[in-house]
Amino acid sequence: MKETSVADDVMRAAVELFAANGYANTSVQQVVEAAGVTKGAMYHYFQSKDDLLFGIYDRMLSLQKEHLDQIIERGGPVGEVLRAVCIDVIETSIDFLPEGTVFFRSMHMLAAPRQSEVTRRRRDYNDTFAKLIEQGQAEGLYRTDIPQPVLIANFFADVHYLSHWYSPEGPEGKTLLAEQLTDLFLTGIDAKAAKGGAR
Amino acid sequence: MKETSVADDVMRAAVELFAANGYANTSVQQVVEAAGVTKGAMYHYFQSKDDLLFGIYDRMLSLQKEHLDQIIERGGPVGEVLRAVCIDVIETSIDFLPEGTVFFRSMHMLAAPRQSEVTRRRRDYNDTFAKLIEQGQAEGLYRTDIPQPVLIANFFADVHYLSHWYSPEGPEGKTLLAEQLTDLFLTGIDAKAAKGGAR
DNA sequence: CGTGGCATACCGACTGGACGGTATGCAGGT
DNA sequence: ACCTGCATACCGTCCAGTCGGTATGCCACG
Repeated sequence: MKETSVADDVMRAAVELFAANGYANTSVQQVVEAAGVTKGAMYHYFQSKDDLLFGIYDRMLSLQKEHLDQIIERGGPVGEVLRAVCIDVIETSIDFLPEGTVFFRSMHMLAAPRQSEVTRRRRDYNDTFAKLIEQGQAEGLYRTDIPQPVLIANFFADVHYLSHWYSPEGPEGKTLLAEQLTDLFLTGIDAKAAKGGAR
Repeated sequence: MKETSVADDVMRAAVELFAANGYANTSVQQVVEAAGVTKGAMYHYFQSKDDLLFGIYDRMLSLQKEHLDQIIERGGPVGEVLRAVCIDVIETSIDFLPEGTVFFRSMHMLAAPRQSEVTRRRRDYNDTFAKLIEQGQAEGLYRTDIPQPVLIANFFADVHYLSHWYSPEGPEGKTLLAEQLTDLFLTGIDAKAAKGGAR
């Protein structure tokens, strides 16, 4: 049942190196050396360097989508579902911090068709998320004075940005942080928050 | 008073191409062709490809820092100063959307010493911003139940994320958007928002 | 049991081409 | 005569991907 440790080792090494030095600055040679295998072995399991990159994306996207579907299937009040989704995506993003770094930094290095597949799958996630917000708005939970795409961007911005500042060695625990960021987001979009503040 | 159109044209072309195809995927040859000059001309004004990249960063960082200083110097209640700063940084980020794309995507391609200079200047901005938040907290304006770095990250995440979703051709006007995002942020960090929401 | 046929897994030297950077040259202004 | 501003040809390096080859295991067949 072991996915031939070689392929696995290569992927692990690739994520680390890509995250640390960037995709373009990392040679296939470096990856295989770090993984303790040879170029021949690597090209036996992967078609190209591009393949390696896509593998990283594929794993992350599958995992997150899976989580999302599970949470929604579990059902419950929209407010709680949305909260659970937010917390989950932040937590998994923290678990996959290097992948996230690579993700946002190097997506444009992917060959065009794969790039659009990634985009498609991200849009999928986004749309499902949007439906939750919409439902919440219909129930009067969330404000409607700000366009939905802005509300959504406001959340994914946090997720995206994690890999730019969060350090697992820092003082913030991942669960607590997930709750705090979710709280900030939900407070911001709360219906009764509309149009307050100075000016 | 003209910064020798050549250097200017090159920079403009570079930003566009770097934003569209990435720094690593753009050859110096492509840049000079797009700019309508020759390689020799370019290397007459820039020391390296790296230099080109740093030029982009330098311009952006200088501009934003300048704005920040001006707004703070103007004085006024913390709440209004902070609001003005937020709106400004969002607006300038929209004005320099391609620069932003390049910025976050390719910072790691910079030579190490320059990378740390960029980091230093960003930290500078960050610290000044942090002081505003702190002052606001001292005045009881902003919540203190969430660590300051998280509050700050929550804002810069939005700024950062702009280049990933905002399109100037879209329905959102830049000024309005800046106000909406600022509003979402300020609502989230408002003192009387602490610990609300479902669950 | 052994032998031949075949597939999978892996090795590592090599190549072809791209690309950053440079060397050289030249025109025109002072 | 010399310097600035630029053009063009060229060089050295690096690197993704290839390719001929080997080792190992498996199955069939006599």
